[in-house]
Amino acid sequence: MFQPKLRLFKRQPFNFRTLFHTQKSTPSLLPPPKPPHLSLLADKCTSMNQLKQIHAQMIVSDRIHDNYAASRVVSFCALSDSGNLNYALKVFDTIHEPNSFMFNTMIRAQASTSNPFEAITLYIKMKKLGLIPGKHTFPFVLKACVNCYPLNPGKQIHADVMKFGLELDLYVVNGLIRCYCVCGDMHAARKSFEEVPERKLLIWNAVISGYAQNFCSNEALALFDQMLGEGLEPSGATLSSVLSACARSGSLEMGKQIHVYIKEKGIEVGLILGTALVDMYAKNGEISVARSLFDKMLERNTASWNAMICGLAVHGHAEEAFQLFQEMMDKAKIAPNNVTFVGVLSACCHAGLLEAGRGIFLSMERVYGIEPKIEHYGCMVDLLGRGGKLAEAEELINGMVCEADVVLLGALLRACKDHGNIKLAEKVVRKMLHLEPQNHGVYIVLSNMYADAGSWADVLRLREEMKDGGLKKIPGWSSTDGNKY
DNA sequence: AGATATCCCC
Repeated sequence: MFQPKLRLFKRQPFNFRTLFHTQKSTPSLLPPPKPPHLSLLADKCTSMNQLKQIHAQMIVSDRIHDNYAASRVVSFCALSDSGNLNYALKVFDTIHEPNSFMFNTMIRAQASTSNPFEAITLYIKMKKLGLIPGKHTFPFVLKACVNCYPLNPGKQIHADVMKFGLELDLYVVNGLIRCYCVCGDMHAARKSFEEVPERKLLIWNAVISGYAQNFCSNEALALFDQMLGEGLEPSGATLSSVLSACARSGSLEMGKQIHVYIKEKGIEVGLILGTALVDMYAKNGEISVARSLFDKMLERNTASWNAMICGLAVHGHAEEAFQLFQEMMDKAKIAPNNVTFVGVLSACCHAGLLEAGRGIFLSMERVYGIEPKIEHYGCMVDLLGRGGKLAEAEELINGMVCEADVVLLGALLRACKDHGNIKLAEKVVRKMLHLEPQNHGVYIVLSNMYADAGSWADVLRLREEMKDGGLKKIPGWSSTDGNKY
């Protein structure tokens, strides 16, 4: 006997026409229209609900064993905005012999999730099955490597790229460069860059942004110059990176020229480019230009507000920085992040607002749920130090979960100098030299403090010890307790 | 079936 359920289903398939607004069927005399190809329908889905119906049809009609049909389902679930990665994974697991197209799709989808290592696992599985990774595999595997930071399997993948002869593919090289940039290996990044025979904009952008993000402003600017020399037109992405390099290196003239270029070329100043411009002007002293550009921005995110607030802070405009901070939360409804608090706290430092700073520091965690990082402690130490509250500053450092760094200790040392606290300074210098044995600057500070106090014997002793190459004889120092503070 | 950018303590 036949299967009644299936017959029923066949006689009355679910209504594709209402789903996809295809033409109404011509009445009676003509043969009934063929149902559209299921795999093609999978591409036209707009929701998981629709896709599940198609998937069901595929299972019922046995087409799910056709790799092409299955891959359409996997593609939709894995990549579409209205898809569902877990569903894709389930379907993928049922496929007996997935082809490289499916692996590429899954790797691409997994690369941008919170679990990018899964993409690399899939890549390894793919190779084990004897499938050949190609130019649609590596860009996504490398993207996964970038997102896996600080874990960095990029070098191994690079070896595979060479093995499969894809080291000249633009998108693959782009991935390699980005991999090396995130882990700060600009030497390797540069090498990959130099080996590309025909450098398209994409490649320039990757390496310029890499230099900018690794604080190598001069290299970024030099490459930008070289790029223009070769007749390439920079994009908004290029200019954002270059402006960031201008901001950090104090290249106001170059920044202004870029601004003019943007206007002349009619390049759209959106969120990111706008923020980069504001930051560039703010860091280069043109705070009012920065402010008027900021006010004209149509869209602003946390980074935009941060750039403006931090800019006001370093220029000593604490009141305006606070106002903006309030406006950001109350009117714009943009959530502050840890960088915002660096800005607000440094506004307190530059204006000497001890009480306000204390309150903001406490509110960070209690009200906004942002755990203070070393930068915030740094601001507080600076603020307390300037106010002469050295004991409180030391107590704050001792209570930190993270290790004190030289920047933070440097702020404390300067406070010791300002308030003539030699005992604490000796302690701090010891710690700093433990972190940075060749930091000669701290000897000078301590020596000057001894001199200010008239302790000439100590000045001479210190001088002798500097010649010996170590501060072993500073009071309280012994080589065995160097690890302790 | 491909990617890229902005904000952070002395």
